[in-house]
This record gives sequence, C-alpha cells and structure tokens, in this order.
Amino acid sequence: MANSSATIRDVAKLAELSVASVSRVLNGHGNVHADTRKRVLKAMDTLGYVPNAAARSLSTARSHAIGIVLPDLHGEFFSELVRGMDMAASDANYMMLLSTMHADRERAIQALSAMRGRIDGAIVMAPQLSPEDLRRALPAGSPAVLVNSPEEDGQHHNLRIDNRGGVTLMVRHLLASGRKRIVHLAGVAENLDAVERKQAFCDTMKALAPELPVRVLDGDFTDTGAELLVQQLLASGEEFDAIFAANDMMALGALKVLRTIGISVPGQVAVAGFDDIPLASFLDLTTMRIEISDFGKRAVERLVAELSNDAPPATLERVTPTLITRATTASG
Amino acid sequence: MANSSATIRDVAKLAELSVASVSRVLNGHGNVHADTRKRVLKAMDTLGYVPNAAARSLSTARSHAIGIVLPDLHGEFFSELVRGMDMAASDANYMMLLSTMHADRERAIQALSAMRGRIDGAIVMAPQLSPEDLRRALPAGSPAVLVNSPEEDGQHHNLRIDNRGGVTLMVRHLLASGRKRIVHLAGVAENLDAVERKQAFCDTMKALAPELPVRVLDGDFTDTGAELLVQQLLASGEEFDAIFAANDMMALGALKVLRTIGISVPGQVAVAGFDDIPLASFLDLTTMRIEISDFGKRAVERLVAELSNDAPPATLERVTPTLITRATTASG
DNA sequence: CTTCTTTATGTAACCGGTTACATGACGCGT
DNA sequence: ACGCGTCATGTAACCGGTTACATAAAGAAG
Repeated sequence: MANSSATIRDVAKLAELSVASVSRVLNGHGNVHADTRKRVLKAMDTLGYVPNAAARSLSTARSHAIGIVLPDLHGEFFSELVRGMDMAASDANYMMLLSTMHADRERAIQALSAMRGRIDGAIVMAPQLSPEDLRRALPAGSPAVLVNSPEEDGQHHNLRIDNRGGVTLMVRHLLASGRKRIVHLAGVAENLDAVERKQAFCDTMKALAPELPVRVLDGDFTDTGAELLVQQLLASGEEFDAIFAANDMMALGALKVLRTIGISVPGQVAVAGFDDIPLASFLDLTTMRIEISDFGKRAVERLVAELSNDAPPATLERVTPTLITRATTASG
Repeated sequence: MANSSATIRDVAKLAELSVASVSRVLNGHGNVHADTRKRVLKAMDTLGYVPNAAARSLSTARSHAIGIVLPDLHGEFFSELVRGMDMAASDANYMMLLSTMHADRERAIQALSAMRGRIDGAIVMAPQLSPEDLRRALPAGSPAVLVNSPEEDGQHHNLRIDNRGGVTLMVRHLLASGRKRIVHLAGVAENLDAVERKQAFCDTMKALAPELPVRVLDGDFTDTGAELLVQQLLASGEEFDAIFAANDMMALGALKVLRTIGISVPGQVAVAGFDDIPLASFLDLTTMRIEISDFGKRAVERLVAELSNDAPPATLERVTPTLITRATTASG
C-alpha cells in the first residue's frame, strides 16, 4: 500500500542506491544506467512515492507555479479569464495560485507577499491600485504581467484593453443608428478601465457630435447598481434614447429595469454594454467583445515566456475589442 | 531598497541576534524581549524581508494552502463556486491552488499528485471519476472534501446536492400547473448529478403520475447541445408541454429555440432548469436554486475544520435546492 | 599492462525556515 | 552566600529535495 509520505531517501534505501541516483531518475538526467532506472522506478512505485514540491522548490528556487491576483471573482468575466489562464498554465505545466484582493489595497500587497516562495511569477489585475502601490507590491525583480493595471515605469509587461478604440466604435454605431441622447453608465471611479471608458465616451461625443449633450452617470459595474441609476434616471423625467454601459452587467441591469417598466428596447431606448460576457448573447445585447479567455491565456503565455527567459521586451500591449451588434441597438 | 531575497539569517545578522529569535518574533512566540522584537522588526523592514513559504512549509509540514480540483471552469456555476471557496479560504488565511482536470481521468490524478507538498488538503469535484480512481488519486490519509463526487468508503467528507429531492419538487410543480407531457433533458451520462436527476425524474413520474409518459432525451449539459435536441424533438412532431432540463444552460438553450421558432413559453410549453445560475433570473427561468457560492464556501470551511482537527465525522452531506418559480412555468 | 577517458554512482553541502535543547543571566527565598 | 526557578537567547539538527564534486569501475589507446 502506498505509504502516505515516503521520501526520496526511503526510495533510495529500498532500491539500494543513493538519493542522487533517485533524483537523477526523477528529473530525467543523463548518465543513469538502464538497470538503475528500472530499480528506482520499481521502488518509487511500491512506495507510492510522490516528490515533495516544497522541498524541491526550496532547493531549485523554482516552484512551477504562478500567482494570479484578481480584484474580484464575480461574474462571467472572471470565470472566463481564469479559464483562459488555466488552459495556458496547464499547457505549460504550471500550477495556479489564485487570490483575490477584496477591494482592499493593503490586502493586495499582503496577498502577493504570502505568495513569495511559492510562485515563480505573478499575473496581477489591479485596476484600482496606484502605480505607487503596485511597485510596492511587486518586488522589483520578480517577473510579473500586469493586466488592466496602471502603467508603471516599464518594469513589467502590461496587457490592456483598448478602451478608447472600443468606445469610439460603439459611439459611432449608436450615432449611426440614429440615437441622439446617449447616457453613459460609468464603472467604479477607482477602476482604470472605467475611467478610460468614461473619458473616451466624453471625448468621442465631443468629437463626433459636438451638438449633442454628453450625459454620464456614475455606476459601480454591478447590475443592481445600474438598476438603481436607471430608475432614478427615469424618475427624473430626463429624455434619453440610448444607454451605453461601461460593462455588460450594468447594461443588463438597465435592460431589466427598462423591460420591467415597459419601455421598448430598442424601440424607445437602445442598450449597449462592454465585454461580451456569455450572458450578453442570450439577451441579445449589443456590446464590445473582448475575447476574455484569450486575454487570460495570453497573459499566462507571456509570463511563462518571461520565466523561460525568452521574453520579448516589456511593453504595453493593447487588445482591441470588436463591435458585436445585436437586437438591443437595432435601428429604432 | 528592499533586497529581493533577504533570508532569515540576513535579518538575524543585521539585528545582531540569532535566527531563532527572528523566527520567534516572526511567529509571535512568547518569551521575546520587547527590545529584541523591536530590533528584529526594524531589520526586517530595512531589508524588506518576506519569509520564504517553501522553506517554511518544508519544516513545518504545513503549507497553509488548499488544492481545488474541478472538472471544468466553464460558466457561472464554477465562477460562483470558486468565489465562495475564495471567501472561506481567505477568511481562514489559506491560499487556493486551482486546477482543472480537462475531462481526462489520468490528469486528475496527476494534478492531485503535483500538489503534494504544496497543499494541506484538497477539495475535489469529480462527478465523472469512479470511486476506484478517486481512491487512487487521494492518498489515503490526506484530508479532502469531495464535492458532487461518487461516494467512497467513508474516507472523506462528501458534499452533495439532493438531486432526488430537487427533482421531486420540480416535477410536482410542473404537474400541479397542469403539464401532462414533460420531457426531461438529461446531462452527460458520466456525470453523477446527471444520472441521479434522470433516475429521479423517471421514478418521480412513475410515482406521481403513472398514467403519463416518461420522456427523456440525453443531452450534454450545454446550451448548444440542448438546442439541437429540442430542434430534433420539434421536427419529430412529438407532443410535449413542458421541458425540464437537468441544468440551466440546457434550459436556456431550449428556451432560445422555442422562442426563435415562435412557440409561446409558458403558454404552449413550460421550461424549467436546475442550478439557478445568475442568468436564470434574467431570463425568468423557473429552476431549482442551489446557493452555489455557499456550497463552495461550505466545502472549504469543512476542509479547514478538518485541518484544524476539529472535524465532525466524515459523512455524506446533502444540500437541498429550493424551487424558484418564475415566468417560464406559469400556469398555461 | 599501464594510463587516460568515459560513464555510473555516492557523499555531503545547501536551499531557508522551525524548534528541541542548552546556556547564561537574573531575582528570590532561606 | 547558595541553590533554584524563570526568562531570554543561542546552537545546531532537521524537513526533503538538488547538485557540485569525489570516486570507482570499465573501456580505449598506446
């Protein structure tokens, strides 16, 4: 029966060899006689030996694990992101250490510290951290890929969404389909993407339709938050014929309220989101598609490349989303 | 500047103390003079010292991490599950090592092995593994909580969904609202929950309405798969007035087809699912609600209790879902 | 039959923590 | 003054791997 904790010395003893030989077999090093290899393998098998990862990473200073720090896990955006990361990680034979930083900037730093010694590199998504905090959280030399995070001084590769490009496409689409009074539901103010999208919305409106009003409501990226905002908007009696939310969840919240109240979508009001979470296609929501799982996959692949020392120079890499037009913005 | 890799001996040297004292301060042990503590803390700070987790877990045989092995990461079910786990883990100060086993039973075992030495215990969701495989994957003594997995011989705690209870509630609801010809869309045949639900459906129908036909179509838990099934069903011309899918994704697929074709829901056909993923409420789908994130949370809490040695006896724990009636099954 | 390689194996130090035990200083009771 | 308990600190072994280096055996070359 498999002993629950056989060590390499146990294997060596049983095979009547030294630990070095066992280790060599274990790691497929050269210069091991075929007989020796066989004896080692048999011993490992009868003992049910599994090498201890902690010991191994202590002596090699490599853990074959990467840390993932995310702001939250709510919703399909993160589920897709993690799925993509998992695919890439498992292809490259890395484990994933997952952690969230519950909106608390101190805990983000703490989470990263707790990973010291267990990971070879990290993927950090910290849209609400300042570059300052970020530098503090990431030991200068440690390999890391930043996802949707503030730019530091080029220490780490940065993977971002081309928010400006995406917003421009969407605004153009809404205007083209005849909408005049577009309300933007912005995301949480601390979030980098939210800020960029909001700014891009204002700029694009000014540029493409200077005569129209630029209307922005500050939301929080949640459907329930958006529901409240739209209810207030309706109560205020203000006119509008389109809602462009900074993410799909808010768009769906808006959609829910409009439909409940009995306002026709897209008849009276068009609704558009951002992200293209799987839910969006079910509800026929027009949105900007980011291939989220690819995004996660890309981040891991980049990190692994860095760990294998064939890393391209650390740059800012932007992924441009594509416009997916669906029923919620069909021409009124 | 923070040295990227100061060790405990560096700290000891700088503070002019022994490593033992530093370690004592680090772990908050008693019998440390206030001055000593202060000196140690100052040294740690100036060096930017962070203890190496691998070294620590090697000597304490504790890693303060738990392994999570899931069959897949697709969709909101898993995102919610992981979110719940993360909450509990972070509350208990544990890290999460996440891994999937890509439908390959060998890789499940392999994944678990790779975690040896890096985790204190595991949470395994393996609906498609045999008890045999499971025993092989989990070293006899290692603490683990099984989620929706086949029962072994009581070695590990098992957290399951009360599928029979849930199905019974739903069938009763459908019959009570006047449905006569209910079609069950079953999940993948290898999946334990799918099997239980299917079996429970047949049994319940026989028990509650022996005069009615028992109709089952074998699906695969995906929306697209369900779409095909429903299209075939419609093409066959067979009569039916209700679809009860083994999970929400399939129910949504069915819903999509019915609506596209122009069949009124719930007028002509009622549709019900299972799981209550967030999407379900958006589409007003009647379903059985499992508090998924609580489910994940519960699993971690149970494992942590086990690791803290105040574990109740390993039993089979069933969580009963509740019936959420929505528009898709309103009385025709 | 030496001597020089080549190949296979063993020895022991090391990675960076923890901790049992030893040591030394100090205060207290008698 | 002496012995003893208490408290703070230091020493060194240990956790389970890896690996540089030493060593031994076997084969090649002269």
